Amino acid sequence: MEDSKVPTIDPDFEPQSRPRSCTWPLPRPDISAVKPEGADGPESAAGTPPADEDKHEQQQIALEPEKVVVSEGGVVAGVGGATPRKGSSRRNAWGNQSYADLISQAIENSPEKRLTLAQIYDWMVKTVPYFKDKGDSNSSAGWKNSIRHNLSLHNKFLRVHNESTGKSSWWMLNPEGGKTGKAPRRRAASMDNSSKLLKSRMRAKQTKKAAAGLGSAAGGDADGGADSPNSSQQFSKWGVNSSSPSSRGSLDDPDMWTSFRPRTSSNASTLSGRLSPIAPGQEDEDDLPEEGLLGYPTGNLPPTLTETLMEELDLIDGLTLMTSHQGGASPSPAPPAPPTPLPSASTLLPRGSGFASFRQLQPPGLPQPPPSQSGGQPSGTQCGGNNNKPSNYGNSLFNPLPGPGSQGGPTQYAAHVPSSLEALLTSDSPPPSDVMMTQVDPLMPSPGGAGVMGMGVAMAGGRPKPNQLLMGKGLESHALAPLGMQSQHLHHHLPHSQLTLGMILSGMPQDSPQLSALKSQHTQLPGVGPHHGGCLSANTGGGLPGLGQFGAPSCFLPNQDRLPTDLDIDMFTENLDCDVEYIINSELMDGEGIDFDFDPIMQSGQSYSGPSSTQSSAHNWVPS
DNA sequence: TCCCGTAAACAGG
DNA sequence: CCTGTTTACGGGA
Repeated sequence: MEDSKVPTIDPDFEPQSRPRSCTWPLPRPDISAVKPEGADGPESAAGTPPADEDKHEQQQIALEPEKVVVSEGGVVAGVGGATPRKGSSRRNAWGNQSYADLISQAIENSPEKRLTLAQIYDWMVKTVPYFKDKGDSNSSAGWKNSIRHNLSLHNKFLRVHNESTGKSSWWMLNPEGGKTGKAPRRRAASMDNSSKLLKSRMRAKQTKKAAAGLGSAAGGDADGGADSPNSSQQFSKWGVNSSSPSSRGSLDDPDMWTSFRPRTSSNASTLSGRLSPIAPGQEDEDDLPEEGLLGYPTGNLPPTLTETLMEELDLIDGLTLMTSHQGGASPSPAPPAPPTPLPSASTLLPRGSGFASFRQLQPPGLPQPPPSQSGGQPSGTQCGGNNNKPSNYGNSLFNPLPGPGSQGGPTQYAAHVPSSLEALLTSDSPPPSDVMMTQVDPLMPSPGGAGVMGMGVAMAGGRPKPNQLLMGKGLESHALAPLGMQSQHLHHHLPHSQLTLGMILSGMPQDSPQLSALKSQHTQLPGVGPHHGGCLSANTGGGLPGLGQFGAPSCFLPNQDRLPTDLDIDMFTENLDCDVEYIINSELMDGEGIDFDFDPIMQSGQSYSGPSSTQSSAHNWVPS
């Protein structure tokens, strides 16, 4: 990592002397006055540095042509475009670049395209003259805080859980999401008005956590919503590991949240879950009519829900975008690899903005950072991710479904799965094991909570192709298959459906009345309750053969199949179907058998080695 | 207003 | 103590 690349920053700028902690800006003396003139003088800023910087950025950016551009925002990668700085004096002590830009560069320059916080610091110190001095402990305070702040704040940065020992998370650039400048609307950084609500929400949760930790409403939803909140939670969990299955906990898993969720889309995960069909074309902007898309009646939703939806929407947007991209754009992206394309990196890639949430997954395998896990795929391969970067991600997922199409509409739905997949992919799994997302979810806590969702996918060693990747190449048939089958047949067999649905539902938007109904039933289902538990365990426990993606593994698998039902599920079903199909297809495509092990994280612990059987259990999923 | 940088409170590890 | 997240504030454009 050493700075292989050039710092884009200007070398010119020297470290200005500043008060220790102050990073750059002087305490208060006028910044402007000081800065500009700084030793460097405007010139430097204007002249050199900028130029260089731009180049770099651009180059990088170039890598991802479409993507970047694509984003609606326009701002291109945050970097290049972002730095609008005109040319005159530098804005900051170190130059015109913003922290976000610097961070982006740092990440881009890294071989893997991901860095830990500490590495970012290092990069700064090494690369940016201004920070050279400060690298050390003392001085570092302020600017490091700012770095962290920026990482957390911007959508453009994705945090990927780093399995290596104690290391901190990897930070990557969000291919699509990035654009800081103007992100679509996300509340990312600034929160202003609208965001207030969200915040409120957030806070509420937090507060709760803090306070009691009750899960009660978890989402705050409690309120009326019946379920609204759940969804989000679910995913969150899945993201990482397992989290507690326990019912109450649904909310609780703060960890999960943190981990996987991209700041912006807090709930995004939810989307993925259900994501429905977003029509490819559609992207609404901010507000999508979800209803239309999903088909759910939004109207019913309480305000809270609404918000949730919004968030979800955001995610969706992301998805949508991705999808679009696929379609349209990115044929094949970049062929070559990026400068330092590490395979793994790509693997890791976070995916689209929306997916950010997923990204967390993390690969089990990565030992350390730069890993070159590569193993398998050529750069290109990864690329799927790589190359395209973002787009691909999406693509892979989405496109794929070639034939199967069984149902017409699936495509759209595809999104669902994909998301999951992505997540998986993202994680980049390492070799042997596979990643998976398991989600367990507590959904429905109170009730009987039966709903659980777990998605697990296992990636076989390397993923062959991007597309496959998505699926994780080796999805387990077990899980998937069953599901898939079911799903496909759902119509026919609704039975499981319910469960399935439940599970899914959890991911899905809950509010629809229909859902409610389902839930109800689902709740009632005898089996369910237990299952739920069981399932969870399973998931977490790992190993289970059964569990599959949806967490419901065993449960539904074999058993029940009969439920009468005429639930309204159809609607859902469709969605489900899609997903399932998707999955199935994918699986099928992949063909591989597999076991899944889930473990999202297994890591060191037990090996995931072969047997899913035990191994998983080893984990402790259940935290508590 | 929006974006950015900075400080800081907090929560987990 | 480090990492992350989130608020809040102030300044510049």
